[in-house]
Amino acid sequence: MAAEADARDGEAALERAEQHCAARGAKLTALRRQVLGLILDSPVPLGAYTLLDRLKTTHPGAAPPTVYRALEFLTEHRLVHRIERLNAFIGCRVGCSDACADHGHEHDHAHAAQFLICGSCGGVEEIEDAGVGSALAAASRRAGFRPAHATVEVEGLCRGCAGLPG
Amino acid sequence: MAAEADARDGEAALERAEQHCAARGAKLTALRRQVLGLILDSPVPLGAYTLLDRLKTTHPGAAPPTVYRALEFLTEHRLVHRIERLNAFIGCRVGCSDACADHGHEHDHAHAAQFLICGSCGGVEEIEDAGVGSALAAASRRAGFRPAHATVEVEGLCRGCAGLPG
DNA sequence: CTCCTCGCGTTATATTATATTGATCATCAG
DNA sequence: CTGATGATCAATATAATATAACGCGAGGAG
Ligand SMILES: [Zn+2]
Ligand SMILES: [Zn+2]
Ligand SMILES: [Zn+2]
Ligand SMILES: [Zn+2]
Repeated sequence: MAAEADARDGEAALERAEQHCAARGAKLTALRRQVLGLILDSPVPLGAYTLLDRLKTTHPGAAPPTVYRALEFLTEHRLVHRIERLNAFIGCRVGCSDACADHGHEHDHAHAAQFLICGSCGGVEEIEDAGVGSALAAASRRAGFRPAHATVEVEGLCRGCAGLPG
Repeated sequence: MAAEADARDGEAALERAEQHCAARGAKLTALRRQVLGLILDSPVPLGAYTLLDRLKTTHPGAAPPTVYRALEFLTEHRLVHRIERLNAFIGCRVGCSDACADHGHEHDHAHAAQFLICGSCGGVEEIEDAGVGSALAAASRRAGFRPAHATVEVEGLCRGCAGLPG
């Protein structure tokens, strides 16, 4: 399995998220924390309505705006990432919520991540490759383009699934 | 304006598309050609329903499946590209439909393109940067991932809009 | 001709996302 | 404490994007 989803990891990520939000003055409410927990618990990205269904089990009365508002907050604060190709969301395990908790400041660095989507098991791995980032910056500059943010999503086979073809 | 949409260019691209399809035994029907023409005529990516509205003016009775089926054909044959962040479609001006018409074979090379999306004018420029491609391949390999296809969409400001901020 | 495939029309439905309105709650100046 | 303020959230409705399902008719293979 490409994406890890064990409870220990999820709990640790939730703790980091709380610290991260506290340091920024952002309010990680119970609802937002619960949505983040649901996302972190999943080994694969979750769509908004899947998330809504799961939310409903402990939160009757949840409706689309409920989950979309939570997702807006979480993506703004880089605690989750939207995978455009899948219209789905994955918890961040590499970005600010780690790094900033470590050294305790709140710069808004670009956090230019890339996502490796396995077409077989559905797992998504987040990486942050400097070579890709600089190549994109160089290519943009050559084209006279001033980049602000990049979406990079690679489809293919993860290590496990490539080893077991089929 | 970043994306060119003059009629001459569109006509030439249509001609190349016909040759490209003929060489592959793919049928560029009147309907598909018309949809491709609509896309090529636009300086900005078009959504499926915008396309549907325009199609209806000359093709009453067109419905969502009409345009989605045409788009499926056109994207499969790399004559148009889907921009994931925009749920919209842009005509290809750099890929197989050019190159393959030139040297007349029908290999299915990856045609790994990148798209530069201007947040101001909405124009999208397609580039095919070898550095980005190799950086992505290297990063994937390092992660034990076997890449098949990459979605690379950069948001920012095109040359014209960066010069005229606001 | 008969069978078969493919493109397309047509209707209905599924999936994803947002608009709107008002209730609720925390916070804080006065 | 009290009232003003702004953010969060509930609840309902609607918009925007995409696909499923069924049938018909043209055109080629046998
Ligand atoms: Zn991240
Ligand atoms: Zn896999
Ligand atoms: Zn192209
Ligand atoms: Zn521009």
